[in-house]
Amino acid sequence: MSTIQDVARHAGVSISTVSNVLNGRADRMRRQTLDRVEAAIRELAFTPNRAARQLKTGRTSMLGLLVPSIANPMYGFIAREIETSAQERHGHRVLLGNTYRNREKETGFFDDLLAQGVRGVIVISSLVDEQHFESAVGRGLVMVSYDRRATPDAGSGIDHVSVDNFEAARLAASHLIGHGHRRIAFATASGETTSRSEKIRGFLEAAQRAGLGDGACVIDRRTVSEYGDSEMADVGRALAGDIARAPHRPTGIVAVNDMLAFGLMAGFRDAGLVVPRDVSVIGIDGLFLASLVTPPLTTVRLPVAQMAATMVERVISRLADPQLVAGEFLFQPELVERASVAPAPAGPTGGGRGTARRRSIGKAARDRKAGKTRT
Amino acid sequence: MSTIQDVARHAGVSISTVSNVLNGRADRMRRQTLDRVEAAIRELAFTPNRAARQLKTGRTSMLGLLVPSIANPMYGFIAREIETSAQERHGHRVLLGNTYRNREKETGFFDDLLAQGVRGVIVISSLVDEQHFESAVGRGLVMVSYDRRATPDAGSGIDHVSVDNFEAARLAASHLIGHGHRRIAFATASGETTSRSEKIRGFLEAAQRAGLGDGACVIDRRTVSEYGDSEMADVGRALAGDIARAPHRPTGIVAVNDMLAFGLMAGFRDAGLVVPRDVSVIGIDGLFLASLVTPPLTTVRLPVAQMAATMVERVISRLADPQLVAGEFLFQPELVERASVAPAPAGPTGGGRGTARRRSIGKAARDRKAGKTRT
DNA sequence: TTGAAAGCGCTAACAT
DNA sequence: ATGTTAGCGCTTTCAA
Repeated sequence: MSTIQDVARHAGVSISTVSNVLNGRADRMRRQTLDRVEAAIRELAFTPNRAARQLKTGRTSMLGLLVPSIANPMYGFIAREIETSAQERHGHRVLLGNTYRNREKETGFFDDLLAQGVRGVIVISSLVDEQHFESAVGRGLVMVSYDRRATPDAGSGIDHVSVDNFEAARLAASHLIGHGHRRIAFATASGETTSRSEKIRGFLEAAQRAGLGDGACVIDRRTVSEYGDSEMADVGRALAGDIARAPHRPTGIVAVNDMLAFGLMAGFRDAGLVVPRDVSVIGIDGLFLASLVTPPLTTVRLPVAQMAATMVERVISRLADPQLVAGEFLFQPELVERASVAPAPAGPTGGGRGTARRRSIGKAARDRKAGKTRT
Repeated sequence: MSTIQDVARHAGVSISTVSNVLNGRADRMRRQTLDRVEAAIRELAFTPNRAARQLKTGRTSMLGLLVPSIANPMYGFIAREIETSAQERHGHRVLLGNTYRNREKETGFFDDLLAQGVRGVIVISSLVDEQHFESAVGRGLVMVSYDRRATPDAGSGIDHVSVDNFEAARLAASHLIGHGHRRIAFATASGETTSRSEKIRGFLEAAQRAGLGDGACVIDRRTVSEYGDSEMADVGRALAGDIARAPHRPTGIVAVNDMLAFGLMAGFRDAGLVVPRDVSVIGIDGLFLASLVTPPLTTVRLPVAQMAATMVERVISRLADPQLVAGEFLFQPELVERASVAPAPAGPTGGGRGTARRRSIGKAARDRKAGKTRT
């Protein structure tokens, strides 16, 4: 690896002149000098040593990205968008860390970022406790958090980029209700997180509007302690068993996310129930895998690419201008109809009441307004 | 962020003493001194600046990881294992790069690694041309490549870690044959890669041993030009259409990988064919998703965790000892039986001939020896 | 228009 | 047992 010294010598100029061309100050020299320097750079295949540059300026061209597990398809998808955006639009590389939802790992990752001189980080975490985030910000990290709305007291210095979870679940529940379902459930892993509570609120709101009464319920299961990538799917699978065994079971299920929906579908299959004939399932996320499973999963899709672009853009600009105040960025989801939702089965508990019918029309209109897609 | 200077002052010692404790040379000082320094480090929450350390020593605690796309579940899975192993067992962080199978992106990633001072990289690529790898190695990168056997002429300075692809496909084909299938196909995306050719060889070998003659064939389709994460699945889906339309179609398909198998299953569903009643499908990889789809996918599982651990161990040790010569590391796959393979349908072309039966027993015995698992 | 020089935070050889 | 010091490769005043 050649150094700036080599280039200077090769071009017969001083290192400051080389540094000037490296840093876009070519106007400070004669055309001829510029040419000589550029030729030398090319001939020696010189690339400035970033460690040295960083030591001097305190700036890096790296971003940290913290995910629970990159093996989870949803995080893989988001990570891909983030890395591509960081690289192609901002020339930044991405340092990846799996945290398995473990606080020590998250803290350790922040420490390492700081030690490496990396000051921008995008965090995908569902840990309720934000303490260590605040502390990391206090130590100089510029942080953008995914899918956890700002806490009301705000002013944390953390950007929050998320989807409108309330709307996502409302859309999903409305879709079920629009198909005549009067007994619906929201299936999730237990544990409070902002995104989950909002989805539950949205789900309940739709149910209430449709006058479902206690036809709507929330069911959950704890995840097994150690983080597994199939965590969500496992919960869904177990939940499907619970549902299948229930005496008066719901006919439509909103899953907190696609992975859990996949688990539900597998669990129903285990239990001998056919989706969507016996029970309808709708997910939230919009993974490409959703179109591959049998039956293709109807889901509420998140605008992942835009969210990723926003997250990257936020870290980069706040890194450049520390004055910038952290904000909240909310994105709208979109229904993707496929084949896992069918009209509620006729029968004692099935849909078909006049009110349900009327409401279903209203819902459909609203869905259309929110923007549906077919894939 | 405090510096080594601050610590030295705080402890009332020189910076070399602090540096000594930082670098495990505590034996060079009095116990008392050590204590004072350690206390100062703790009180100031001091973490050595890695950029400075790197500038001085030329060493980094970062590894590069290049994948076609982290959104592909298989790469996500491997990346997770690599990152965890690098971090927990060797204290190294991972710099991630998506390359979308694009040579320029790969080269750009190598350039950046070198500029960052990162000298170890794990490469997952299926680009046939190895030229730019060699060149990167020439410029100082210590490289470990995943799933591309060393080229015969060897001596490239690149470690090769891969699964026994021949055996994987042989295992898969034998499994089908053991279930009485006499008309089988190997489904893949077109394009020559070492791993694909070996899988094809293994598949053909099993077919030949069973005397299938032209009952065995290889079918492929080109992927669409731009890299998509559903690339493989799309190919599988299209291929399933081709197969369904074929006049004398195979009854069992070996997919080049699980993603393609998922696509096949979706495609057969589109075509009104039921897996495994009408056609059996077996994948290669062993993604956790395989147990979720309907029907659960029988597959040949790669020992991903071990392979990842080996890759990381190799980069790290060759980084530490440049004398170490690059090698080849081959891992054995394992059959995971689930429900996507059933006995060949009876009928004019189905199995059931005496020879098929006898052979199927022989195969079963061989499979058992190779080690089967049920999940 | 160009160059000299200080110094970012650290390591390690070399004093003391 | 502890301290002094010369850089690692770069950016950036400041001077010429």
